[in-house]
Amino acid sequence: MVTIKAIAARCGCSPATVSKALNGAPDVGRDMVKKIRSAAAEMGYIPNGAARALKTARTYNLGLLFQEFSHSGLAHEFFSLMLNGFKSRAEELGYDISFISSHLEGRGFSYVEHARYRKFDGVAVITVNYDDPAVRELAESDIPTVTVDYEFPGRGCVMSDNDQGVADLVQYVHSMGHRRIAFIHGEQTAVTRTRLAAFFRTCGQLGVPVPKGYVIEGVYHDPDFAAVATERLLNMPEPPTCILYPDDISYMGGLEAAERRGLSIPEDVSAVGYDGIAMSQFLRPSLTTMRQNAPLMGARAAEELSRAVTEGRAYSPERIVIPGVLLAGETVKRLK
Amino acid sequence: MVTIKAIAARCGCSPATVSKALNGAPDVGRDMVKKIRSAAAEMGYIPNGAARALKTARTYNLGLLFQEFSHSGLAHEFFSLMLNGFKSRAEELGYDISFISSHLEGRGFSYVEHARYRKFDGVAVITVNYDDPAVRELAESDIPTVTVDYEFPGRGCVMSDNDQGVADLVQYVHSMGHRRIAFIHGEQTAVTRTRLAAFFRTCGQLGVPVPKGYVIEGVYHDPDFAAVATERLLNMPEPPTCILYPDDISYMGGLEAAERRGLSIPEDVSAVGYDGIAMSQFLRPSLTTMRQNAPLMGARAAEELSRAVTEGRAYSPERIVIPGVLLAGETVKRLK
DNA sequence: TTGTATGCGTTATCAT
DNA sequence: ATGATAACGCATACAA
Repeated sequence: MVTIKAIAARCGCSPATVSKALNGAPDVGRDMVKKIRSAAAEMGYIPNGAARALKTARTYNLGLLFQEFSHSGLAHEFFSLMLNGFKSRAEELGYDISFISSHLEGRGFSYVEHARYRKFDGVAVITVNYDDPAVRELAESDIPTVTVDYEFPGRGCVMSDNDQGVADLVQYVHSMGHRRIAFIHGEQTAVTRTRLAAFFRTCGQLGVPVPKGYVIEGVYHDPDFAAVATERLLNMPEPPTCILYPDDISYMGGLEAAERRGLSIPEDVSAVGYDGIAMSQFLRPSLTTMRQNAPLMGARAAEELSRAVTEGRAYSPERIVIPGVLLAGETVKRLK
Repeated sequence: MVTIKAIAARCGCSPATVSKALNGAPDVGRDMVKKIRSAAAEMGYIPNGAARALKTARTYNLGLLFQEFSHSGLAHEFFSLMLNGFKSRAEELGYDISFISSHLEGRGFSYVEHARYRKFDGVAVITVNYDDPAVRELAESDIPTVTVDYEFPGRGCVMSDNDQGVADLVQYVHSMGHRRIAFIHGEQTAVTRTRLAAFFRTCGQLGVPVPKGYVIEGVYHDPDFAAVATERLLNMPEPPTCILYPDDISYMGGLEAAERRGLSIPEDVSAVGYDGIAMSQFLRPSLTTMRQNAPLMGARAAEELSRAVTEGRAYSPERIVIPGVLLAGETVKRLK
């Protein structure tokens, strides 16, 4: 392996000078720099990240806690796209990204311990499971942290505008003439609570009553559960005319349930998804849904984290809200 | 930050002894070990990965070159699932995983350079673009490497059984009575070549002629292109009765094209996808396709790479083939 | 402008 | 069983 010392020997100077020359220090002679640079290139010198990290306490490496919690092996497009956005932007900004896990070299490690072991410059958390104590511990440590779709006091975060998203959907459905709107929502998370509040608030504002049984707690990304919930709704004496699903995948379960009982969407019952996955627009009828801007969310998270890292003590956290866009498909029927 | 030295001071012994005790060396006294261990725990000691890497030349960190090349911002479920599988298994095996990119700390870096800089124990390549010289350079370096869906001489790899996959599909379509089978395939890659060969071979074995114009080179994951290609096929004087698409997403474009001209699948024309993404089974008609076992592919890649790393010079590369499974949906009509 | 010296935190070798 | 010492590769404060 070619080291700084080897270059020094070759150039007849000291390692210190080589280091400076390679790092663009101002106090090295013009031609010495040239000589060193070309020697380094010729010899195929690659700096040693570990050595540098040890010395400088900077790694240019960001930790990413990424948990999909995908039921039944489904990949979650929303998370994949966020990952992509985060990765691309972080790389542009000069950072590497490594996954944070809870085991390393055999021993068990908490997330923070892992992050410390690797000396990540900062950490991004992209998950749903912010109640996990290990996650909280990480976010509340002294390591620069950015979260997605959850807010920790004093930390930067990127939020999908779930409030506006649900409000928009409800308003749209209302504008299409619906007055009996049901809401199947995901398990209790911060996102879910936001969406629920928006649902009740908007219904209230529009004077739309929410009968008992119209709001059902389900599970994200679980078509089977959605099917069951849909059954339950359609069995009611006064069934809804429109059902909001927790996500586009869940909608598929609802669709199946409706078809099983000979009902068609949107003729007999209307439906709305959430996420706006690519497939939603290829479906027939195409799905009315809220497209979350996942790639942008990931990218902004990278930027915010970079800011947290470089600004250090002077960093003041921002709460970045990314709006979604309503995709008006064909699954909501216009009622007379 | 609490170091090994601090523990030594607290325990009244030397750093060397602490290191040994913590690493389970046999030559440390029973109670000394206990004393050190508990002190370390109490003080919240976390080893410094950089220091350790510097000393031992082992990082327990795997590099992952992961390129989706997703057109139009589509997430590619196949790749996402592979990533998941790789990540989970690698973590179980005690490794961290970091993405390999081409820029770090501002400067440009080739993939190998990046890998050397980070001193990855090994490297996995999950991409389509094996013609990229930078990718080749990485795979041909002295760093333990495993590739997916591409084989480098002397290196381990995990292959989806594209040959059998296409053969199975053609045979199935044939068994359903089809004799005019068209094949829209993706851009020229190793995978594509394998699939093409399997297509021609199987058609030959079955005595199914492949008229000029029935095989069209397209683009993976591009519904628009698939639509155009479908048009072209359906405009032929003797159009095919069944069309094989390069993937499930492309099928959606074909479906649209067919519908636009008033044809329905499978009544007027049959169709087959590839990948077996989750959505394919929710579609109506449900898609006949070849499910690739992406999670397993990723997991096996991690295992093979781990083997390459730990066995060192004694490692003999394996070529692991993962079969797919035919999902017989409703898009292939039985011909009289 | 260049070089010397020191230390980052750890492990490994060799004495004791 | 324990410790002193050196070294991994690099960057920096300071001396020359």
